[in-house]
Amino acid sequence: MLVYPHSPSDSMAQLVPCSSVFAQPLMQQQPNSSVASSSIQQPTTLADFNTHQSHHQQHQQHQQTNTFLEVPCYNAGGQTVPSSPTFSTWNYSPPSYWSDYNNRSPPMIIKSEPVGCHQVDETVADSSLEELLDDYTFDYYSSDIPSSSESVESNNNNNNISSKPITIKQEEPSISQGHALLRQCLRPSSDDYQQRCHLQFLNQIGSAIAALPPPHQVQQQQHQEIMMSIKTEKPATSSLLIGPTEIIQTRPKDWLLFSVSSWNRSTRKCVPPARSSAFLPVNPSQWSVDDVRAWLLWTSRQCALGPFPLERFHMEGAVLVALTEEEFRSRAPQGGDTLYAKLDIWRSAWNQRSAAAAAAKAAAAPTAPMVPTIQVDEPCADMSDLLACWINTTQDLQQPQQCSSSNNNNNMLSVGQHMLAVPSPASTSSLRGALSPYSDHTHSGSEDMASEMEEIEDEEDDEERAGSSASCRTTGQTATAAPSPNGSHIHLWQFLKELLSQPTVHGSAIRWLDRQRGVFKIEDSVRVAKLWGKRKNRPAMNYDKLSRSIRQYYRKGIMKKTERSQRLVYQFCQPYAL
DNA sequence: TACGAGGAATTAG
DNA sequence: CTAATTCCTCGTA
Repeated sequence: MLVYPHSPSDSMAQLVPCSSVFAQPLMQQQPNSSVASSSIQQPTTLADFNTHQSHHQQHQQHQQTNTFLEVPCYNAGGQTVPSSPTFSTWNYSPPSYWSDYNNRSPPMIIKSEPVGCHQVDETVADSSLEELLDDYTFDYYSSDIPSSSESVESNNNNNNISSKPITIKQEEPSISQGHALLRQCLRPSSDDYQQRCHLQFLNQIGSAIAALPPPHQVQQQQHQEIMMSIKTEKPATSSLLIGPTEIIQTRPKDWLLFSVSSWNRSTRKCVPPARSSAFLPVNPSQWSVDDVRAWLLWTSRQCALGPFPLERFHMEGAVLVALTEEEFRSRAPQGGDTLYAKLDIWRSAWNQRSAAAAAAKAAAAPTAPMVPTIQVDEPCADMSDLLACWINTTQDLQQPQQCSSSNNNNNMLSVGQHMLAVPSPASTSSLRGALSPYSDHTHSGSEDMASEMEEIEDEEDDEERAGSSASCRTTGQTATAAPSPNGSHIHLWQFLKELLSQPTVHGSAIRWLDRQRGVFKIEDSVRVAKLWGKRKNRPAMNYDKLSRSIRQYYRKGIMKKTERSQRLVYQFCQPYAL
């Protein structure tokens, strides 16, 4: 299960010793081992040990006190919110950058469901932070539908997950374990690098997914049955630290579990999505009415669109994608244009993916082994961006990559033919600055001594070098093709974030004022405009034009005016501020 | 004078 | 078609 970064339940990840998580090759995990399922992963460092102890205590308490819901349900009259086995009684500390949501008013009223569901009848509209903490999750589901009779042991025995999909069993909550691992990787942090790392990890997941064999056609009902089985699992113990790759390995890439969960302050539990909101096809044209509703819920919450007439979008995906922007606006005066833009990203991403898949199919060498490696990508601003990143990743993975095994340490999880590198605390220091194709400029601060012109030229050269060598700097272990919007195919907002991600290089030209809220200031408008002009090969670019482009983003929901108008100060809308 | 805001037309991909 | 560019006017500090 992929957890959207910054979810309230991410803190759970802090209970998982990360180095332990990645220490074991995935194939050696034993998801159905009773020993493994009831024990805590052994710590490998002192810090891990402390975390381990904490985790162990909470784990025991967790087992004693948790009750879990069996079947997700949906009430047409409102959001039905059954409890989740993975979002239990863990406390969390909301990261500071959630403060932006304090004034948001998600419009949905969550009503209670009598049987098997937590009573969550609070209106989140007037809520404080905790009430507004929505947990965005989405899963990739398998084309290999595991039958209930299949045993995980067979996978352990033959070390071939690809041929034997893992069975999710009642007593072996591997999904939750993967969830825990993801939580670890997505753990909120004040460190900007960590955030990039989290987002990058999502791309890595996408890479692994993209590398999977084409999924079989699977009926949605079958997926829902699996979903039910997953939801009936016992709580995660976090002791079975099975990499997400395993989950991915059993999930197809054409389906996403797209869920909108909510945080209940009184119960301090996250509640998972309505059942019908799960299993969104990647292709929005294939969305059912429920899929559309799920997507709308998620997007409207993510973008804090305010009151939202859900009933006016009671339609299938094929109809939704045919709506014009004007129709979106008329249906949803507040945020209709944003919804349209978001949907368009999905649509475009799907189109790209389809084209890439077709091209790959045509050019595929039958004997070429697929050895995908880890992508380093820009931070994905939101789920749509993630999808786009995933699409890019898919395209990049169409060409077999060489994966260096000489440095294949514990951060590499090997699954079948696929390699997935996962950043761990032990390796992150060496990765700092190398995670974003934008962020890593190999030069030092020596340019501060140089003239401005030379600096700009150096930057330009470095940008070119960064673009060409980003793939080699992925993790220091693998060589990949980074799906960077290099050259002139970069959006202005991406370019600005690129500059912002390099404070040592461009800090004198543009810098964050409030990183969490996405507020930044252009300190040197001439220089920023020059850089932008060089990137886009527009020698006549100036700040007037650049700022005009920025102002276009107001309407598109990418940027917004700051609360107090300040000169040269702009603010990314929240999804883009990540 | 520099910048913010936004309309309108044009261009590039 | 969309994002960005270009040019413009008007207002503000």
